[in-house]
Amino acid sequence: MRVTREKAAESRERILDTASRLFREKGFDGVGLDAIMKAAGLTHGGFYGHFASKDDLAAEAVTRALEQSVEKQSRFTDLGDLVSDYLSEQHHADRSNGCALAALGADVARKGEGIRRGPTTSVRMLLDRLAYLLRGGTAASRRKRAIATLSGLVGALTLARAVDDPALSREILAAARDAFGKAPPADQSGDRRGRRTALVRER
Amino acid sequence: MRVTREKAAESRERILDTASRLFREKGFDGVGLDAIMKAAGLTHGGFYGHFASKDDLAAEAVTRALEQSVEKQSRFTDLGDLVSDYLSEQHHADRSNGCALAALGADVARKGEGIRRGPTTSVRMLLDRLAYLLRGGTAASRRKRAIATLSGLVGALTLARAVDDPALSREILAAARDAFGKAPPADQSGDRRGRRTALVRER
DNA sequence: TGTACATCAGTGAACGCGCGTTCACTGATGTAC
DNA sequence: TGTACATCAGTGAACGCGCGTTCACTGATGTAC
Repeated sequence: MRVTREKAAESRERILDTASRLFREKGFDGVGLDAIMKAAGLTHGGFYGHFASKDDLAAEAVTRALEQSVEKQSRFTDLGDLVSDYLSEQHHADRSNGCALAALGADVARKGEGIRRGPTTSVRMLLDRLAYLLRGGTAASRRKRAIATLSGLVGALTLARAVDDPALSREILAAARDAFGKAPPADQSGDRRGRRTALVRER
Repeated sequence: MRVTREKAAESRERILDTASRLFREKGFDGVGLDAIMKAAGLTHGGFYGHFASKDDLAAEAVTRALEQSVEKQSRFTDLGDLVSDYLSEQHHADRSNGCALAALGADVARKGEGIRRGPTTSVRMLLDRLAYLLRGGTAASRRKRAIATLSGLVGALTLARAVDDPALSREILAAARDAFGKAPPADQSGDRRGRRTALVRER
């Protein structure tokens, strides 16, 4: 039975959001279209009215997930807050609503072509945001430190999740929070503030 | 037709090595047992003579891949060499023979239980090795810097592979090489050597 | 505004294919004598 | 050392299931008059 154009648009959004969460939780090959459609409250025959293929959905879903990440990270005005949030126990435990780079980065790398478009844009925007928060030094220096920081965040979360021992996971998250969460001094003279010396600093 | 016990053991090794490469290239769900067995020069019916299930193979194959990584990293006597190698264009391009943490870390996180045993052990050994190469400072400091470094390596490779633009990939690898490849000074006084100031340093 | 028809979002069943797993079989290897 | 039998690594076909995709159909929505 036909529904309102508005309802149809809502269905599409619901499919996208559901897929974005399920893909992050189980990987692209770990969920079927029937599970996604059922979770979105629809029957799975209707899928192709909204998307051209599962790959198409995958591309749109990662893009969506990453746009939300960019938006979220852009609300932080302090590097330490951003890092603490990214490397929190909650983010560690909740893949479904977490960073798609950590959850699906390797999956994206495997699928060639179109699926990397969204991630590429989002990585650029995340780097811009981090460079903004990493005050001090030249633009080139901030850019480099932004890359090191984003790498550290994604890597630490990946490691913490891949590991069996909760204590080791916590240690990884804590050490990475410490290493990447401090705004580094932009000069060559070491630490002059009362706070602990930054771990990542100007070259 | 029955073969020598020795040949049978070789078959098992070949299946394991083949699987270890194919899984890293295509993910656990991206290759079938028939493809693995065919690539190992056998028919796929014989699989269950060697392994209990595909999950069992997956666990052994990641463990195998990571043991080889640990062995390789342990041959480096210089942090910069290790980092340059890990973040090389070649490693970026060759998932099949590369680090299983970057290629399969997220996949491992999805599968619960037994599959994380191997990765856990290997992460511990890699951290020990990195802590050894990160000379200076207390043991606790070296440990923390080792965690930050391993996170940075895995994350940078993941990002470089997830991104569409070759120039951005190269930039990520280069920046991370610069950030994580320098042995940091262990004291609080900044750089005293002729080389560039380290990006990762003592807290 | 009301009516008649065309459109099309969603349904539910079906399709074909690939995959993990099982199994009867083969014939060379291993072993007991 | 040689023979006879048991073992078992590997073969090839089959199984059942789930998945991506297709399709005829339904009936409410949208539109033309």
